Amino acid sequence: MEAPLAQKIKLSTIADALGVSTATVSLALRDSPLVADVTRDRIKQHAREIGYIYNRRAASLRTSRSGIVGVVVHDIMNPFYAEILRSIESELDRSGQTFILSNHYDQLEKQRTFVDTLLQLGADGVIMSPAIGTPAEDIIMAEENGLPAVLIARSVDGAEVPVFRGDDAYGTALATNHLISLGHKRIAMIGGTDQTSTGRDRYQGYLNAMQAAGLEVMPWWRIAGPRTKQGGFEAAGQFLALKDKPTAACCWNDLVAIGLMNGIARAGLVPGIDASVTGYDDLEEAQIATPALTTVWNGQREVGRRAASALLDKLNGQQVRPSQELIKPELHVRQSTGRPKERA
Amino acid sequence: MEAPLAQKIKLSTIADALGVSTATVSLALRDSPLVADVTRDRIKQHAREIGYIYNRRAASLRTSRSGIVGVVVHDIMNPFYAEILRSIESELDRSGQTFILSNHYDQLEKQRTFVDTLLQLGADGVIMSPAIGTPAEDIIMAEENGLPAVLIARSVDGAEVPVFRGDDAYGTALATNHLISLGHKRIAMIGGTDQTSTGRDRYQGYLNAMQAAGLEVMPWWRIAGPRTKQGGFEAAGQFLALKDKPTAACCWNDLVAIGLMNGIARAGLVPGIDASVTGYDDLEEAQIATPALTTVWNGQREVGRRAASALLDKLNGQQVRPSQELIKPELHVRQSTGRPKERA
DNA sequence: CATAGGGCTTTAAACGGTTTAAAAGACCGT
DNA sequence: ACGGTCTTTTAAACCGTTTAAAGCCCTATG
Repeated sequence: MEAPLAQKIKLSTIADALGVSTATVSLALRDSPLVADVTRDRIKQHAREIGYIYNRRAASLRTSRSGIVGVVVHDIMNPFYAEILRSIESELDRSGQTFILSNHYDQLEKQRTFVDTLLQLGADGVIMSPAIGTPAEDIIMAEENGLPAVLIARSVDGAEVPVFRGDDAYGTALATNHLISLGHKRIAMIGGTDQTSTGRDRYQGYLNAMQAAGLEVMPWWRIAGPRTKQGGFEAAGQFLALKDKPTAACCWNDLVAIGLMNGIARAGLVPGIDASVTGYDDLEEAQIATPALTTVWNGQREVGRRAASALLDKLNGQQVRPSQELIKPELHVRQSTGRPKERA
Repeated sequence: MEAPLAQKIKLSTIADALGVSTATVSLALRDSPLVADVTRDRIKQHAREIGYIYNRRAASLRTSRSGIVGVVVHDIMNPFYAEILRSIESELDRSGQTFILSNHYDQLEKQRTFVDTLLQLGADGVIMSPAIGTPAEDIIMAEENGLPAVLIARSVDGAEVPVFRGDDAYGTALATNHLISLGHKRIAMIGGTDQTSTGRDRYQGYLNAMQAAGLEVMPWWRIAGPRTKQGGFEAAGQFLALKDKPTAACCWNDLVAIGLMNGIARAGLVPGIDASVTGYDDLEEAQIATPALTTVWNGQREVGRRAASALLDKLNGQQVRPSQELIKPELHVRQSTGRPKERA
């Protein structure tokens, strides 16, 4: 039962049926003013009737514009990126670009493979949150091969491309200052890694705030590593057993904060009362966590929107200067933070 | 400072440099046994040295194989789909297919636009969790135009394609029976919609279990609609105010269940003690929720893996019969369920 | 009456690969 | 010198569009 497989319909199918040339059909379908109104209408109608499907590969072979944009992030399952992706999607959608997504899970190799695929497909550009350890050459190479890039969330030293991200140092300082103003003096910093610019910036913001308030910081107050809910949950035991018993935790992100709160609750303590917790990102979930999470809004949608629109500008040949756009975060105070309470 | 833009490197660049024909180069790069070993090595080495980039659009124009697979789901931000996507990704990766992702947010129009894009790109196949209201013709049309499809999570009546999903009726029956065996007699069903096969199946499973146990079911015990954490959170008030005060809630999925538990906690009650709650999906998060969530494991990874591999089989011309593969769910009992406790 | 110009259409050459029949070489034996 | 058999290589067609450039038909103009 082989499918009868009607002959593939192409421009020439229409051209032959209507007794015109393929050039006319091509022009007509793209609403060129070169073709007469009546001809255009006839062609478009016929095309619709017989179910013509535009062949983008053929077209892009000729025009070297594929209408494809690649997006690589650490992990699309992470709600932080998911929100960015959503705004990138809506921005690209409106200009008719298709986007291809990939996780690199911070593996340079995966990222390279993906960029290579984009090059092969003739993608028009790429938006990336670079994997840990991405060398500037990787990005330069992409650009040289006609794949303009825009970075989000993390920057790469030496790569002359636009970067959109939040002002992380300022953001953690906001959270830390909030805790300090409530009376906390011993504050732990949980999660994140020094291997990314974001990680370094956030830690620095915390240190700055502590120092500015004249508070001492013990190195063991930093529990580096966790970046997920699971990670935060597991860090709870360690946090509660910390020497000097910090009364508050400034967390790497909302996921870690929520996980930590779950872990604290599991230990029989009440987050927000027995220990204060701050997050970072202000995911939707922060509002419905119990207690609602005090956190730093990071402007994800803004990051995504601006990154996408900068890339589109680049595609349209506009000169986009390689600026570092820092989006100003805001503190959103909720119930997970309160006055310090000493534990036994 | 226009880029000097080195001449694009193509097959003929290599051919000219080495004094052979493009045919030889093409064959050599693809390891054809037709070309002599020494020739092949020379060609491959030279290609690597000058940084040749394979042009997939050109190739696929001739071969009509693009190496692209489309995936459409309701929402990639939903962790349920995210887990499926991850396993699809790893399965496709290993066979060198690139995948393009899209959300349809249950809007038929978005889904159609995406399928159309896939057709234009000459995608090799599509894996979809069809939007509510998808008519069989949409899928038949895609297949007729050379875009083989495989469905996940939801089925479409009349579409002769493989479907991979969990046995939803059986799964909710498991959860409901568990609650019944704990002594609950008034059980609410929260979230989901009758507009999808999944929604109908899960509700049916709940009804079956109640009936089999000889328990009466009040229509107002069903709070249809919610499908997210936010939705579950908002449904808490309604649930707690329900006539007859059900002592347990069988939720549409883990997100709704966790949201509901947060809402219950916010109302000053303790989930798992004052009211029992079951979820569905067994997301990672179910384990760290407070209290840990009793839920039904739905085999997401299995669904993704099998769907991807069925599609690959189809691409390779194997006859894949349009079976409905039901994956058997399992009940995972944790702390969110317990003996019933009457509320004031 | 030639000619110019405007409006619309066609011709033909790309774009960068793959495919396959046929040509060219290499090697052997007579 | 010649044929026969293998192994390599090549020429040319093809995939479905786009786009300069050229062509055609009419009407307006000097």
